[in-house]
Amino acid sequence: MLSNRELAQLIYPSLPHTSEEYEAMYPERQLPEGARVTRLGPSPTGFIHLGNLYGAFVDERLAHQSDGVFFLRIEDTDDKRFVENAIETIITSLAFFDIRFDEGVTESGDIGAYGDYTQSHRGEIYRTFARKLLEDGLAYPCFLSEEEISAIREKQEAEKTSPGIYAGWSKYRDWDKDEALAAEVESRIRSREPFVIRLKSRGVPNASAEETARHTVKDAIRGELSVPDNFQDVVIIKQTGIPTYHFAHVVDDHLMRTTHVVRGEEWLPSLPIHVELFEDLGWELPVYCHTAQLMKIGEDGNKRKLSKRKDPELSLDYYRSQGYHPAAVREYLLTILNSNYEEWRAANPEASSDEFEFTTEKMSSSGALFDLDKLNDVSKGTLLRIDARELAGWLKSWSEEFAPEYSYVFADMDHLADILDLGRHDARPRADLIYARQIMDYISYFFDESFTRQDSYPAEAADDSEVILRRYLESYDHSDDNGAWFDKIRLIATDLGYAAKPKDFRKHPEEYKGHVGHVSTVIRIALMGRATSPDVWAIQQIMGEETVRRRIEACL
RNA sequence: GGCGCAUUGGUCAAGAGGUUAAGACGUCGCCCUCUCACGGCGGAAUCUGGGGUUCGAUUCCCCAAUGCGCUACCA
Repeated sequence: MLSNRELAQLIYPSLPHTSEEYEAMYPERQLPEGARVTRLGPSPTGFIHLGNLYGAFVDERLAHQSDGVFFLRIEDTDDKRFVENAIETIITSLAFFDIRFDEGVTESGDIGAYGDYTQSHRGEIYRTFARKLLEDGLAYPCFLSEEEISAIREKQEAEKTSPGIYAGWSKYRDWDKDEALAAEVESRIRSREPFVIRLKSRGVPNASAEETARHTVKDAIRGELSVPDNFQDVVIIKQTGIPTYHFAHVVDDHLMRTTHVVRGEEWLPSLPIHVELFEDLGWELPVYCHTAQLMKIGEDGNKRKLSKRKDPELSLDYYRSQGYHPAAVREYLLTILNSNYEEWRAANPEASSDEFEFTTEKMSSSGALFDLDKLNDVSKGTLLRIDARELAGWLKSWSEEFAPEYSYVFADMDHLADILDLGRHDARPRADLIYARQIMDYISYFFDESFTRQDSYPAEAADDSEVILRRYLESYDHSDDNGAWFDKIRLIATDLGYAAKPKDFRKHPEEYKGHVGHVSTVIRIALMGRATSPDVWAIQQIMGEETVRRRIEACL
């Protein structure tokens, strides 16, 4: 009968390195005390959503806040899922939101000494460690067919016991206890029949709660986790020779010297497997950070739902095409990531978000519902902090990529910057810019190309509109200052029987036709086509006298 | 079905065995001598339920309910 060592040799006769050699090739990193090494491991499905960004922020902050390393590893162990150009999409989408990697896969090859950073290129490494497990008798080849496995499952369901392949149900697990089986295994390997490598779990199947051994695992978000012993003989190397996630995670994060593994809470149930694998290989466990999932309200009723791949507003591209500024999305994510961020921001309105000390302890362990109102509010404040000229440039590049129909807006960039800056430097700055598409609509009246009359005159002053506009035009002096300008409006109002102050009108409505607000609204509509806008005088200064006169005349 | 995680207003949430249970968004009202925005003031609105432990529990324990997840040779 074959020994474990001979079996391992038979399965993997020619691997270029030993596990010890790999250990030496990827030594512990020389980093300052407390530096954290994190990684993002997307699978190249070509779809990134807010949830991915959310996790990526945690990785990025943890690493860069501690002078550590943040790297990108492509987890493409599922050949069925590969989507063309997905890697490029991942990199550019994340870069757009200012997620920068220090190491790993880039568009022009790998960077860093701990590669290769693409799992599908690491086959030999995984097999080497699988071989080590085989040698140690901690793994075994399994020839169970799909049909056999489903037959086992059915039987387990009938017996109401845990489904899966594990001691008592796994024929090949104890191949070395049976002469005939050992011979079968040997000959099937020699004849190159397909098989998988399974972990030979040391856990006790279906032990009672009291009998189940438990491990304490550190989770930086959830505190100490009590993890039960694993007993499932999970597949670690698939028929194709490619590892499953479980095995790749353990091998890679050890060899790449990851200190903090940030991943979604959906991984919590498989933590026992990873704990056993780390133990089997004699490696130290990383610190886990299991993040809560971002959720949204489902259209069916108002129940909570997972951030499904199909929800367009959860896709990163949605925010880019709507024209949300990356800094705003970042700011929003930070507010839901760390409960004390808003407080910090209030105290440090001008500081860069990088100065905020992000901590995993302040992260919530229950899933947050995505809140568009909140994003919009955060965005208003964020845009206020961005210089108008810079904002104009950013809008231009947004338009070029997503909305070329607005090209006329960018004909005069100085003019655009003036428009965007309207009221932003007052003692109480206006905050009405939210995202590019909204801004395009918001400033549309400045451009003849997009100027439309959407509101009608207020009932109180509709009959007098022509008189009002005629008198306005006659008395208009473009060089008036704000005070002189408004005095003229007041004069028109009182001459025509309107109250100079809205309060007076409210107190004695029977004495007036309306108040000065109604009069100014007539002018506002003639000039802007809408009843609400920032200060008319300030707008006129930006519009220029010619446009002002032309628009008023058009209403006479 | 089994297992895991979660559960403070509509949303994000702070919080401690004894609090008037913060704050933000949203919403409603008022004010800010033109609208809107900004800002200010104020209002409505929360500890999932049931058992324990305790002088006292929203806070600790148990059970239940609900939500989400895992239960693949997907990640």
